[in-house]
Amino acid sequence: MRKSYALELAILGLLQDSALHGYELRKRLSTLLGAFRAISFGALYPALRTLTEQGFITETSDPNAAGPALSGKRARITYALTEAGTAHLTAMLRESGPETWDDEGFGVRFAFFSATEAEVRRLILEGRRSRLSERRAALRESLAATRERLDSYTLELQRHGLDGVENEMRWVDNLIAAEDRSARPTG
Amino acid sequence: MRKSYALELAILGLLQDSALHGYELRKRLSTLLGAFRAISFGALYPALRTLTEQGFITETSDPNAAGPALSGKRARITYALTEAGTAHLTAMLRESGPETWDDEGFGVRFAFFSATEAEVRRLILEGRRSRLSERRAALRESLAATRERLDSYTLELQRHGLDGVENEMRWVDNLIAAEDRSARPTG
DNA sequence: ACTGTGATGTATCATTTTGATACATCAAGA
DNA sequence: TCTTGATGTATCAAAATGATACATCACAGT
Repeated sequence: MRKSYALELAILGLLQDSALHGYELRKRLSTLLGAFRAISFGALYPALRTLTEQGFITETSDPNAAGPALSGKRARITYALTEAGTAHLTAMLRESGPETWDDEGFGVRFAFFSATEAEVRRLILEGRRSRLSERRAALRESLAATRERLDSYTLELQRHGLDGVENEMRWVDNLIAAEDRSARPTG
Repeated sequence: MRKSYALELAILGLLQDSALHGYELRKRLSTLLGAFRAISFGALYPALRTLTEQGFITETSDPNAAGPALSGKRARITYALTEAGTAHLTAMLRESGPETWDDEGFGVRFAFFSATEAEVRRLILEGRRSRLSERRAALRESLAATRERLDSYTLELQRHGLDGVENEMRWVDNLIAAEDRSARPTG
């Protein structure tokens, strides 16, 4: 399946803290990473259905759920992690493949770093760094190759893109250094 | 139609410089902005077909095109701007609505700033700035609200997101200042 | 008291995009 | 020779978007 790794992980990770209904889940999903780019319901609800079918979460129609928003008329559907779901989440948090450091998945993966072992954290951060390094190299080459062929605005756009990647790399480097310090504080 | 504004503009803009075939178009599309996230052929070819149907570009099957890559066996399809396409592109470059400063469209729009009037450039940059400002406000509020509820990694992720937006705003501010200087150099 | 706007809440659907794949040619290196 | 990788066009199932529909509630303005 090509179904979004990030979305699945994010749902399971958020539900680990507390059971939630779709609307609230979407709000938290949006802020989980950078607070923009809300996921659509057309992606969320099918994902929830799939996870339910897989037995990782349960749907509970809850007519008088917590919160004063609904006083009992309309049912909210609350989603909660099952034991199988917890196990699956734990398994996901032990992985460190490309899907954990690519653009799509890294942010969500990082958000759940507290529940990730230090060794795996390290692998993911190194993978992320390497991915960014590739990108930086491609951008530099592209900039060097087109420096005199392109107009100044296009050039400025590429230069800005390179800046962004370099900034991101510094951030990751600092995170790696911080992991090192906390791993061996006597160092 | 909800068809991608950015893709349409990027194709027309790239074809204004020179006629290109699909593969080359995709490569330039990828580097046009930040050099990553290549568009898929499944989006490119339908877009080219639509533009052809609208009369904005022409398809020319070119059995022995320039370049040593193909020596005559397999036909490459070269796409070129028509007069109607040039007119349409010119019209697009005069617009300054939300689609020109949203994430999706801003990068491509900026890449063609040389072919955009100073007044329109100004409007787009201001729009972009305002969009980023909204985002910054949302992120700050989110950070303030969750500062003590969230774990440190999630918090760090949000802080980093805010950094990125602030960095982007500084960049836009500098661009606006540069536009001001070039508009009235005696100031 | 009325009225509109916007948040909350679940849900579907046409259209678009992705990511994979298929096919074919050519260059370069093992 | 054989395999890998770039060039090149093209399609397709699966997935995501953006719009929309429906319904309740709070709140502000008039």
